[in-house]
Amino acid sequence: MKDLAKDLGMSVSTVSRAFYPEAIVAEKTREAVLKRATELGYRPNPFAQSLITKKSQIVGMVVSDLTNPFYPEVMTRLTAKLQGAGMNVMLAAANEPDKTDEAVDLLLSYQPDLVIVLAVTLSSHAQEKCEKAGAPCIFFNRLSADGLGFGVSCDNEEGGRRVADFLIDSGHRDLVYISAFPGASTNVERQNGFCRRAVERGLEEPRVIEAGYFTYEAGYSAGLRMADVPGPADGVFCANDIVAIGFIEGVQEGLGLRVPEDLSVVGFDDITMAGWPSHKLTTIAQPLQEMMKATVQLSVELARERHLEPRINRIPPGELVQRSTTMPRSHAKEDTHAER
Amino acid sequence: MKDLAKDLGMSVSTVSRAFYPEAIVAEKTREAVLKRATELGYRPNPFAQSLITKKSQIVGMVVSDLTNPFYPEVMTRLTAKLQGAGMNVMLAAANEPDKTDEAVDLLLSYQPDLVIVLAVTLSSHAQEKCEKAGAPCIFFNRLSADGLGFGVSCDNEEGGRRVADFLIDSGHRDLVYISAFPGASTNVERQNGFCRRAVERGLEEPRVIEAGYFTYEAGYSAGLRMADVPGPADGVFCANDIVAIGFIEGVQEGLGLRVPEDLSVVGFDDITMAGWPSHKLTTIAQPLQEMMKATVQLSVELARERHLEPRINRIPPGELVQRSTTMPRSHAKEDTHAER
DNA sequence: CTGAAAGCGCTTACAG
DNA sequence: CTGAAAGCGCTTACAG
Repeated sequence: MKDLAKDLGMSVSTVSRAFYPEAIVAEKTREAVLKRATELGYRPNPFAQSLITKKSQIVGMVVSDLTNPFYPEVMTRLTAKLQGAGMNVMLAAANEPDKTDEAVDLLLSYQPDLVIVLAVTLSSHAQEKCEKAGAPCIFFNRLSADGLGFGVSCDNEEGGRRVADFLIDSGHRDLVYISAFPGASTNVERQNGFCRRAVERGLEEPRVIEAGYFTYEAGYSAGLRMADVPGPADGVFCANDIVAIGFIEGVQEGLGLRVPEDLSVVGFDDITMAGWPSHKLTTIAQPLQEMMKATVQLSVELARERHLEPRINRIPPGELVQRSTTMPRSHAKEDTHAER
Repeated sequence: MKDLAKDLGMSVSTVSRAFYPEAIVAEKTREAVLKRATELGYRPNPFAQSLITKKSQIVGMVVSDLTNPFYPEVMTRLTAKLQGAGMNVMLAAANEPDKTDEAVDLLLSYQPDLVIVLAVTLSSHAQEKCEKAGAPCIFFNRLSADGLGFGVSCDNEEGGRRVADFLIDSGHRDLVYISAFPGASTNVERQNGFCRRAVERGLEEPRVIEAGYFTYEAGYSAGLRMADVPGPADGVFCANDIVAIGFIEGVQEGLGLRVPEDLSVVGFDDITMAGWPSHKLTTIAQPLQEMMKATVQLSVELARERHLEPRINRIPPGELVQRSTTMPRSHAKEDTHAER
C-alpha cells in the first residue's frame, strides 16, 4: 500500500480510504486509486485489516454429516455465494463428533465474523464458545438446541402437512413416519406436521419407526423393521430423501415389498439423486434458493454488525415433486388393502 | 499476549517464543507459559502472526464438480486431518467454471501456504496465479495441466490394467471404455491402462464412448449411446463410479439391457454409494487413506518450506471390489455371445 | 477532502 | 537464556 501511495503521489491514509465505500474521499481520488490498484494487481492485506478492524470477513462453516448429499450441495453453493459477497469461508470438519469442538476452536482463532452450522451434531457447548468468541451462529436447516441463535430453514411442519394431504388425497389410509435423528428440529417438525394433519383428517395416528440418523443405512434398517409395524400400511413419509432411499431398498431387499405397488414412499429435500432413474423418489423440495439467499444476506448483515437480535427465518417449503415411489390407492377392497 | 506476559512477569518476547517449538527458551519457562495460556484460554492471534511470518497456516481448497460424491467425502476427511495438523482450510468454490478464477483470487488474498486442488476444471491460468502468489498447488487425484506442480493420485494405469485383467480372466472378450472428461489425467490413464492391456492380451482394441464429464448424467447418456457401438460388447469399464452408475441406468432404461446378464460394468473409486443395494457396483477402490496421508504430509512440509521440488506421489490402487454388476462369461456360444 | 501519527498483536534480529 | 525495540501492512481519530 505504501508503494501504491508513492506511485500515486498520495498518502497511505487516502489510499486506504479509497477501499472503503463508506469512507470520505473525493470520488476522483477513489477512482484513480482503484484503477491503479487493479492495474498492479494490488489487494489490501486482509490480515492487517483484520488486526485493526477486528473483522475478518471470514465465515466459519461447521460441517459433519456429509453422508447426506444435501449438505455438500448446500456447502459449495453457499460458499460460492458468500465469496460473491466478498467473504471467505473457512471450514471446520470433524469425522468423529467429539472432535468437532477441537475443530471449532481452531476455527475461532481466526475470528470469523460468524459461523454457519451445517451439521446436525454441533454441541451447544461449541455454540457457546462461538458466541463467546464474538461469532454469532447461523443454523442452516435446523434450529439451535437452545432455540436461541439465528436460524434459516423451511417450514418443515407445513411440509409434513403437505405430505399428509398428498397421501390422503391419493387414497392412502394407513400412514407411517420414519423418524431420523430424534433431537433434530427438522425431524421433529416434519413428524408433527405429518402426524397431526393425519389425525385432523380422521386417520389413525401414524405409527413411527425410529431410524435414528439421517443416513442411508439408518433408512435401510428402518425398512427392514417395517415387518414389525402392527397393522396395515400403505403410505410412508421419511424424514428426508437419503433415509427414504435407504428405506425403500431395505423394504424391497429385506421384505420383498414393491414400491409403490405395495407401499407409497415420500422423502424430503429433493436432492439431485432423488431424480435419478434408480430412485425416482416422490419428495418435497427444499426452497434452497431462498434459504441460501436469506443466509447470505444475514451473513452480510452480521459481518457488518455482530450484535443483531437473533431471529428465525422460516421459508415456505418448495413443491411436492411427484415421481414413481407413490401411486394412488383405490378403496374397493378397503379392509384388505396393502396387507402383507 | 501483553497481558499474559504481565501476568507471568515475563517479557512479551519470551512469551512469544514459548509458542514456537524451535525457538530457544528455558524448558521451564515454556511450560509455565503454555500452562497459563491454556488456563486463560489464550491463543496467539493468527493474523498478527501471519503479518510477520508471511505464513498463514491456511490451506486453500479449490473445489468445483461436487456432483461426484467422491469429492465431498475427500474434502471433509482431508479437512479434518489438516486441522488435526494445525492448519485451517479455506474454501474456494465456484458453480460456474469461469468463476473459479475469481474465487481463487479472493482465496489468494489470504495468502494460503498452499492450495489443494480438488477440481477437474482449474485452469492453468489460476494455477499460475497461485504459484505467483507464493502458494504451491497440490493436485489431488489428478495431475496439473502442465505436468508441473505437486500431485497425489493413485496409479490409474495399473487400475485400468487390473480391470482389463479381471474382465478378461472372467471370460469377457468385447470391451468398451466409457471416457469422461477427456482432458483429465485420471481419465486418460485409466483408459490407457485398460485398452493397452486388452490389446496385450490379444483382444481387439476396446471401443470408446465419450461421456464427456465425470457426472451421472454423462454416464446415463453414454449408456443410451451404447446402441451405436459397432459389434458385440460384454464388458464395460467406466471412467469412475458415478459415470458407471449413470451408464448402467441409461443402458437399462434406454436400451432394456440387463446388467450383468447382458453386460458387465466396472467403475472406479468405490464411493460409498457403490456399495448400496441399488447399485452394487463392481469397482476398484481408491487408496484414499494413503492418498490423504500423503497429501497432509506434503502440506505440512510445504507450510514449513514453500520451495520444494515438485513431485508426483503415485500410490498403488486399492482392491477390486467385486459386487453385482459383473459376472463370468462362458464361451460355449463364442460367436454370438452378448449380441443385442 | 487529505496527511501525519499512533497502534492493532504479534515476531525476531540484536544486545546482553 | 531473556528483554527492548523495530516493524509486519494496514485503519482511523485528529488536525488542518
